[in-house]
Amino acid sequence: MNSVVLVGNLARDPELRFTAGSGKAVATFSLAVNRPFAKEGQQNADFLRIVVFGKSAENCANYLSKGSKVAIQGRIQTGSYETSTGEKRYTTDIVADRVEFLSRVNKENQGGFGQDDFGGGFNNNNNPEGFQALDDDDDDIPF
Amino acid sequence: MNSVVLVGNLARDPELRFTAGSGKAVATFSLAVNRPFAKEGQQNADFLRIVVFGKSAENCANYLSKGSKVAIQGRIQTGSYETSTGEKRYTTDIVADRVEFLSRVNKENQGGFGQDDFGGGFNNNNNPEGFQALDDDDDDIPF
Amino acid sequence: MNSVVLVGNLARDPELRFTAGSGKAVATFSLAVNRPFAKEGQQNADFLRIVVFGKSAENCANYLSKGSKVAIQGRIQTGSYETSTGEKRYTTDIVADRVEFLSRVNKENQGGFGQDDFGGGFNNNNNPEGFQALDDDDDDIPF
Amino acid sequence: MNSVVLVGNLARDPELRFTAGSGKAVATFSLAVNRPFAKEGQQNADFLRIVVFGKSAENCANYLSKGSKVAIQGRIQTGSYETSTGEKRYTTDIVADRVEFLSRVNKENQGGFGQDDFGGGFNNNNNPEGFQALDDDDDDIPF
DNA sequence: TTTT
DNA sequence: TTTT
Repeated sequence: MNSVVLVGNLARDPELRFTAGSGKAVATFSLAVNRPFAKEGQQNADFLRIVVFGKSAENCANYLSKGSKVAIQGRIQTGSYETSTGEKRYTTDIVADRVEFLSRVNKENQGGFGQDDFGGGFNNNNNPEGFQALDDDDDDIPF
Repeated sequence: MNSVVLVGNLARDPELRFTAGSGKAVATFSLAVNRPFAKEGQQNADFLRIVVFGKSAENCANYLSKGSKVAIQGRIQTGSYETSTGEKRYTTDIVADRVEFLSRVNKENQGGFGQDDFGGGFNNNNNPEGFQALDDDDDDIPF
Repeated sequence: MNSVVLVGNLARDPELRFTAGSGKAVATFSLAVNRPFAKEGQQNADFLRIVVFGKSAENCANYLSKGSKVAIQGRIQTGSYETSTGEKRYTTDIVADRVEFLSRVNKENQGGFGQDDFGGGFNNNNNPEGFQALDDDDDDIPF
Repeated sequence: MNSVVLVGNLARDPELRFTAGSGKAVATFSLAVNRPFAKEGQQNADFLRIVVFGKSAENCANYLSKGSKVAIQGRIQTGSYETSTGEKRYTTDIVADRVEFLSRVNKENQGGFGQDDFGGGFNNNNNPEGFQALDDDDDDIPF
């Protein structure tokens, strides 16, 4: 059993690539998960490397950017590799089975007024698969 | 082991009461958790009864209302009782250890323009204990 | 987001049925999840109705029985129905995405010496899909 | 929100130390979490560094050893440090809020016949706090 | 007896 | 209507 749930903000824009063999989409990004009880001067967030596959990866690349808030369900995956100088390094990633979008930053308008809450009318489905019904108007009301 | 994580919207305003013995605060509310893959005509959410204790209960009563979005970490608790006619009924509640506020609806202004997103910059601490740093300004940038 | 992880013991043997339309297997059972801090005289477990589909349902029916210990990953699902007298009743089930077998009770030998631990060495795969590699020898070393 | 649940086996005996300031107990160990769908020749487990504090840490040191099976509830914590040559390294630990014992290996008898399942009679509480009612007999029946 |  |  290996189950992880995180809610946090993208620390950087997602990167999208495709596997050599099957051409499957793979998105990676860094997620900042706030530590609610961090004291002044302490590290106040944990930074996790998130890996997403398939259609969900494409949705992440298309709709998320630095600052976007997401909820993630997945599992922890560890690995290792050797540096060019022959040293062993260990990695820890979160492989996401599900990414739920809680806000986004408009990619054309980042740092400006582009961030909207995913409000959505009744029946709104704000997750990557079957993604629709964005709040794309210009007001500041999230739904 | 009994661990639950939910992200959803309050289906009604929280109710606050205090235990007879110690006067400890207890908040209860119904949480609507959307089903991302619900088809047209199907039930599109699960409705869970959430129970919160102590300081966190008071924060829920003060800062949340119908429509607010929260993330909850806790455990499932089952129980039973007898009706006035002697029938046995079973209950299932979620006892929350942690409630993270993802949005709120301003209680004085509900149904209007009162809903703000909880900022969520890396430095922001948007949880009930030590609650602070709301994004209360008038712009539409969440951090 | 709706994620549940439970570790507990089957309170009764699983029941297996098949859906009317597609003939898909559905197993249901009651899981007793111990409350670690229950005081003398208090309820010391929560009892959840677990629903499993497909090949995993068949494995549950074949390898689990009353008393078996399992870890479950899934989601909470609520529903409602009307009694024959027209009263509305509410239900809460756990729909399992994954069932990991931590022990079983031999179905031919229940109540006797049939309970074996599921090994669990690093190479062992003790989950319903691709179920194999039981520790069926007569010693008491689990790997 | 940062919630992790793992079920796995200790890859090594726990190490116990005490904090410099308050003398609080801290246990650390490596947990092997099996990957149920690993193919022949692939890495078949993830190895996580677990950190436990307080009374629970002492129970881990006293009752667990290499091979013991546990369920863990906690959170992911990342950090960084500098090597003696000035390079930055990143760490990822699991800080455990709860450790549930699912089996142990007798510390005096490791590698032999010492591993018993935590069976326990009715009302048994097999978790670190208030730890009791071990199955210490010599037979191979877990309860 | 429901949210978005 | 319960497990260990």
